[in-house]
Amino acid sequence: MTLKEKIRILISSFEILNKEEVEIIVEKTIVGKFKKGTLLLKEGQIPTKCYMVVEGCVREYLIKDGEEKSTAFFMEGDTFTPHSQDSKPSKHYWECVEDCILTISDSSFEEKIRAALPRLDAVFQKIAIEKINKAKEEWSQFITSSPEERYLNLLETKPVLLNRIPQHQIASYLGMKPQSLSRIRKRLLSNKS
Amino acid sequence: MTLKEKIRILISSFEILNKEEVEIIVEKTIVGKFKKGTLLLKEGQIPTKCYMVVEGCVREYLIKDGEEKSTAFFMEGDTFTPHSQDSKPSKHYWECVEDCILTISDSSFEEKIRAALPRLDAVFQKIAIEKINKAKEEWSQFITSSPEERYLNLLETKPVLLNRIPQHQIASYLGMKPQSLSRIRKRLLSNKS
DNA sequence: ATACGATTTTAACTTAAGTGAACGACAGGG
DNA sequence: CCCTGTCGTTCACTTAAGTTAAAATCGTAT
Repeated sequence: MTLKEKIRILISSFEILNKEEVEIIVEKTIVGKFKKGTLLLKEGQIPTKCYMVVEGCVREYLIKDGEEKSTAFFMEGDTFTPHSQDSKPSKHYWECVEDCILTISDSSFEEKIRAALPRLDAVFQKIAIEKINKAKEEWSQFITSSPEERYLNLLETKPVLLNRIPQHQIASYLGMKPQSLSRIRKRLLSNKS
Repeated sequence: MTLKEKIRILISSFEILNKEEVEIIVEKTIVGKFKKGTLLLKEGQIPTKCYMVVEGCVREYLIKDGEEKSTAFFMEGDTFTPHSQDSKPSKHYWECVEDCILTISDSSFEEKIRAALPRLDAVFQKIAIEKINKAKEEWSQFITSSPEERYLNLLETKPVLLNRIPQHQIASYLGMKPQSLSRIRKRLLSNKS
């Protein structure tokens, strides 16, 4: 499958644009390729670009108590945008944990698209609402679970993460120490039999 | 201060509408008064209305393992909307934990406003982005903290909650048992001296 | 004022995660 | 090829939260 076909499928999956509208975006889309380990954004920088993952995986993290704490993982089809619309320096890092192909958008790109596709804001709004709902869902899940339950939930909802991401990054994403995750995995394995 | 003045101030605080636009909304706004204990939404119901708190406080919670788990508190100026745009039954309850005055919006109200104020979607978008950013911030905070740190953080960021909401609801909001919250408070008091 | 239920606190005990350290496996660079 | 640093696991020990139960406190309605 060509890159353009992949992007077409991912943008279509937003399920709000018709074929012609999808094509407008696909044709103008700017694509970037990044090596594993690339930092797209560092703490203190002012983020201006929005991305969508076409291939690969991007980890979002911050440094607290001298340790990296992973706060999100973005994979094929996921979009991620600056957190502060008013150009505040970021508290987060964005790191490619695999070789990545990403679409890149900034305000001048947005303007170009908007000229041909006035409905663009409706698209953003739909994505935003979905993100809010997903965040709400994850929050409810997280707050009502023990570390062990959170691991089991991840196993159910995003099993692919566990095969692509190092354990210690998963551990911090689940709000626990790597040793605890290792212990939980061991406990679950022995109880399963 | 009259009700209308309060609403004008709250809507102005979104900082995106000019005076005339604010007035369009204020004039058409529907207000509801609800007694403490009123359930605006029950689990399984399909939510259709959006609210903004003018006075009072609304608690969002869900039932898990037979217990109420608070997932959010909405206070003066906060807006809250259905989580699923596609009319799925709600997993959450909305309960007035105080006597409340709320503005009420539904799709027919939105249409009426939109006719006079085409920029309405931009307002929604700004609110949505702010909600996403706040959620992200809270997520980062929550995931990297122990229960005790979460309590201390709440004390810093939303001290007013602690004076208006019963401890056991705060406890579930912080992802712990009421006994643990009580213990933490005691520990902090004795260590402070 | 009293009685009741709900809320908060306290306590003893259990369980699970944090801590610090050590070990083996592994990968990449010299 | 070995050296080195990272990663995952394991262990012993500490710490804090969960559990269960009971007592104390508070508010409200009768």
